[in-house]
Parts: sequence; structure tokens; C-alpha cells
Amino acid sequence: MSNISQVRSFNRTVTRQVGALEAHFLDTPRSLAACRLLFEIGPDGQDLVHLRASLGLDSGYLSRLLRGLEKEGLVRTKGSSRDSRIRRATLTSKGRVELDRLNRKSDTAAENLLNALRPSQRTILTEAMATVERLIISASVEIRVEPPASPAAHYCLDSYFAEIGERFESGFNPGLSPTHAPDFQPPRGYFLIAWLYGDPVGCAGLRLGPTFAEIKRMWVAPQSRGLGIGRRLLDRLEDLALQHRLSAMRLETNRVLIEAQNLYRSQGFREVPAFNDEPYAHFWFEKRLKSSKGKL
Amino acid sequence: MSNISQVRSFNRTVTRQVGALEAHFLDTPRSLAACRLLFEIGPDGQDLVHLRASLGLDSGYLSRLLRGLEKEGLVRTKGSSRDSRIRRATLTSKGRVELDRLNRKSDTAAENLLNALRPSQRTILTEAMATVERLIISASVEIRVEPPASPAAHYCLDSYFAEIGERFESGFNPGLSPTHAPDFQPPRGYFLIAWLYGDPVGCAGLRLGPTFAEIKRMWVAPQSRGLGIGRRLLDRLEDLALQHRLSAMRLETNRVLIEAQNLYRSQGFREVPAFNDEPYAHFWFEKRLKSSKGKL
DNA sequence: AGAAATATCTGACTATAGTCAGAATACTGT
DNA sequence: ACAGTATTCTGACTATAGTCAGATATTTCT
Repeated sequence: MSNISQVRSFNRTVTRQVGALEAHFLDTPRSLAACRLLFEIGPDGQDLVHLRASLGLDSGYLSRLLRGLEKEGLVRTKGSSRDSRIRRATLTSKGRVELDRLNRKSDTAAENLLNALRPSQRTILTEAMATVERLIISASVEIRVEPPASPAAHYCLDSYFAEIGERFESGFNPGLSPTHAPDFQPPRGYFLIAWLYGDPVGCAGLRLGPTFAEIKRMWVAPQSRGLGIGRRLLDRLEDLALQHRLSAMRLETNRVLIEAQNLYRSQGFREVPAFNDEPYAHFWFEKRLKSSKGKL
Repeated sequence: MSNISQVRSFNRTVTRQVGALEAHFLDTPRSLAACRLLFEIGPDGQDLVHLRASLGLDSGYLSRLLRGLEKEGLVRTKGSSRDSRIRRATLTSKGRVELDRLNRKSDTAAENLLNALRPSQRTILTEAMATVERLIISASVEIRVEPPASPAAHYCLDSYFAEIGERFESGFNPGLSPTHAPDFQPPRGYFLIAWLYGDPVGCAGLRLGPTFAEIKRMWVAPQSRGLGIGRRLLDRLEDLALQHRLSAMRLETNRVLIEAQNLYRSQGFREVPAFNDEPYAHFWFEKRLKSSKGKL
């Protein structure tokens, strides 16, 4: 079977299976959309903006679904303190009981699937499921050029600074390593964000120099590591550097970021002597870009 | 992650992905249900009974969907020659063009998923998909005791006789190896049918003797082999024989049925001297049943 | 301060999906 | 021959899902 027909055959089989699992919700007095909403609100509650984005709902429709759940006494909505346009939905205690019930139902449905198999097959199935899931998620990541001052960029940079602040032996003070947003905006550079299902899960900045490009602020969200996002960010940066006919990409990194160093090496970067005096750097890397014949 | 939470996480991810693929149908003027119907009718046409069963549609709903497709000029229905209650839906040439278009759209959607991955990941993904699919299908097979004269039983037996008629070196004449339906019905025996999505895909008969049980008419549909159906049929037969406190199961087989002999051996059967004069048999097998202490 | 953007809600609407009862017709087993 | 069963169709109905155009309140930008 070709790859494409395997994917289509898989989709047919899995749709049927998932449909059967979803049918289990139908013995509740609630619609599937309302159940999904309960799951998405979760025990800790969620802002309506987030619910709308991650379930892809029309704002009117979401509003109506929430009114329905409120009438059932499962959900409460209240304004957020920071921004009183934003409202947050939380489960009432009755709602938490109901979510538990739905979770148990889903567990049972998954268990029924597994119970029909022999123990050795169960392991094979769940391992193959993990692989499929990881690769589908990986294929769903989309990398786009974004303004470095956008909210998503701020979110990434804040997360990045928070993480290295914890990991660097000396902590991290952004003031000592300043970078200006305009450096990462055309014409002086680029800022890439990796998106997964509407959430930013990684970023990378590129600053264009006269002969080489500098990579800065490269980060992948911890829960999304191992999906090849770092690799894809580097590939895109390389494309951009090549478009500008630069002959090399350079970056510096801190010694505690072992996994980043491995990534750079596996993507063709070589360690070079220090080319700047970045205070937090211990290693400097460079990748010569092949199809370039120096600066145009 | 536990097996159960892996299954649930897989379902979430895959639902999202499949939903995205299905969204591709939405740029047609047709509903998803109508598209599924076109796929199911296929280039060769299908009886309405089959469409209703395999898509799980209400007969009124199906009727209306078909009227819609007829109005669009994509489908024709005509009475069957054998039974004029049964009607058959076939695609018009315009319908075939439309089905081709849908197929190409689906191929493109599957291709987009694969194209987001590196070639090595594509192979890993499709192999894992094949594994997941095989095991889900395998878990969806249901084995039930059925009357040996039911239409499904006839379908299995006809397929079985047709297959061995082709494979046996001497052909096969059912008259020389007679078995009566009552032998496979309680209290004298059992007839098992393996069902997959409403279609019979395998069978096995058990004839209860005074001290041992005889297995007869064991068959698995060619397109469903490798799913462990034979193994599960044998397990169920063993349960039944144990319920009747029999000490052994016996069967005979033809030398060309190599895969069957491998199955028997792997399930604990041992070759024994001929215990009957079945004309088409070359090998005789027996499995002693453990928890039994002879006939009650 | 004023303009533009954002978040939510409501009312009015449409499309899709599905159910159910009954009618017409044809087949099957005895 | 005839009672019982199966197939399909129609009309009448409901539920679910979703869309769209404002209205309102709030925040952000300039």
C-alpha cells in the first residue's frame, strides 16, 4: 500500500473507532459540543478567548453553549481581574463531578478497546499510537514569520527568559544581553514563531549582518520538545539567510544547554572561536551555507 | 503514560487531524454525509441495504440523501433483478467524475500531512498507522454463536467450500464430507461466526462428542487474515468445550492448508494418528484440555 | 481624549443530521 | 394462498451545529 493510501485507510478505520467512542457520550442529556466544552474548561477553568480559539467555535455559539451549561448548574463564568472584557469559565462542584463521570466513561471506552486484545498486542498498539500521535503533532506545527513585538512573541520570549533564568548557573538578566525588537523585523532580520493548534510553542530570531546571519532567542516549549521543532526552525532560518545570500549562520550558547548544542551539531553547525563577547555564552557555532557564494 | 491515557490522547489528536481532513470536503456544495455516501457507493454501485448497514443510516435519511444526489445527477437507483424490493445505487458518469475529484482531494489532504514530515519520518508514520489500524480492526472483531443455517453462516460456508475447492489438489465435493447443520447447534454443538463491522469474516463449527469435541469448517476471510481471528475462534471453541467438561478437541486438515496447521500447532494442538476416515484429510490434530479431568 | 481594536452577548437565521410512524410493494416459508 | 417479514419511500417532526449582524463594554493605541 502506498503511503497516501495507508494514511487514508488509517483515517477511515480510526474515524469509525473514534465515532464509536464518541457515541458513549450520547447517553448523556448533553450534546457532543457541550461535552467537549466541559473537557476543555477542565478542573482549573479557562478564559472564553482560549475556549473559542482551541475549539474553533463562533463566539455566539460558545456563548449559547455556556448559557446551557450554566442553566444545568455545571459552569460559572466570571470576569477576569486583569482585563474585564475577558471572562473565565470554571466548573462548579456539580460540574467537576460531571467531568469526572465523563472521564470515567472515556476511560472505560478506551479500556474496552484494549481488553479485546492480548496483553502483548496492547503494548504494541499503544506504542504505535504514541508514534502516530507524535508525528501527527509534529506535522501540525506551523512556522511563520511574526512581528517580534506581537503578544505571541512576547509570550515566547518571556518563557525563554524564565527558563534560562532558572537553568543558567549565574541566572539571567535580560538587561545584560539586550536585543531590540527592530533587529528581528525586516529589513534587519526575522522573528519566527512555531504554532501548534493556535498556541505558540517555539521561536527563533535571525539578525542579518553584512556577510552572515546571527541566530538569537531560540526556544521550544518544554512540552513540545522531541517533535523536531528546533530542527524546522533552523531550516527556516537557513532558507531566510540563503534568500539574503549570506554565507553563514552564527550563534552562541550557554554550556548548560546541552540539548541545544546537540541540535546545532546535528544540523551542520561547527564550534568556532568566540566571535562576540556575549556575557552568557560559553560556545560559539557557525554553519557555512552551501549554495551561497558570499554576499551578493 | 498509562495505556488508557495513551489511547485517549491518541483519540484527541487523531480526531483533530481527521476533522481537519474532513474540512476539505466543505468547499463542495455537498454535506459530509452525502460525500461519504458517494464514497460508499463507489465505482461499482451498491445495494441500498448495504449502504444503510455500513454507514449506519436510517432508511428515511438514506432515501432523502439519495434523492438529493439524484437531483444533482450524480447517482441513479434501479431495482435489482434478483429481488425487486432491493434497489441498487450506481454512479452516473457525472457521479464518477465527482468521486474522482473527491478522491483526489482526499489524496491531497493525506499528502499535505506527509509533506510536512521528513522522508524518514513518513515511513515511520505510515508503518505505525498500519499497526494501529490492524490492531483496532482486530479488536473490533466480535465472535458470536450463531445458528448454522443463518444467511451469514451460509455465506461463510459457501466461501469456505469455494476456497478449498480451489486449493485442494483433488478439488472438493461437499457431498463426500457431509455435515448436518443440527450437529453445530445446541445441544449437539456450536457454530461461531466472527463479525467485523457487520460483515461475517470467519466461522468455526464445534461438534460435541462423548469425551472430545470435533472442530470443523474453520475459515477466515482472506482479506481478514493476520488479525488473530483464527486464534480467537479457537479460544472460544476451547471455552465451549471446557464448559461441557470435554477432555480434548480434535480436528483434521488437508496438507495444502499450511497456515492452518501452523495456527493449530501454535495454539497447542499436536499431530495424532488418524482418528477418522475423512476423505480430504492428511493430518489429524488433538489438543488436550487442561482444567478438565475427563468427562463429568 | 478620541479612534480603533477586542471580547462577549443577543436575536434571527440556516444547514445538517437524524428520528419515527405509516404506506406501498415484494418476497419467503409453510 | 397467505401470514409474516423485508425493503424502500414519504411526510412530519426534532436536535444539533453553526453563521451573521449588530449592540455593549472595555482596553489599547496614538
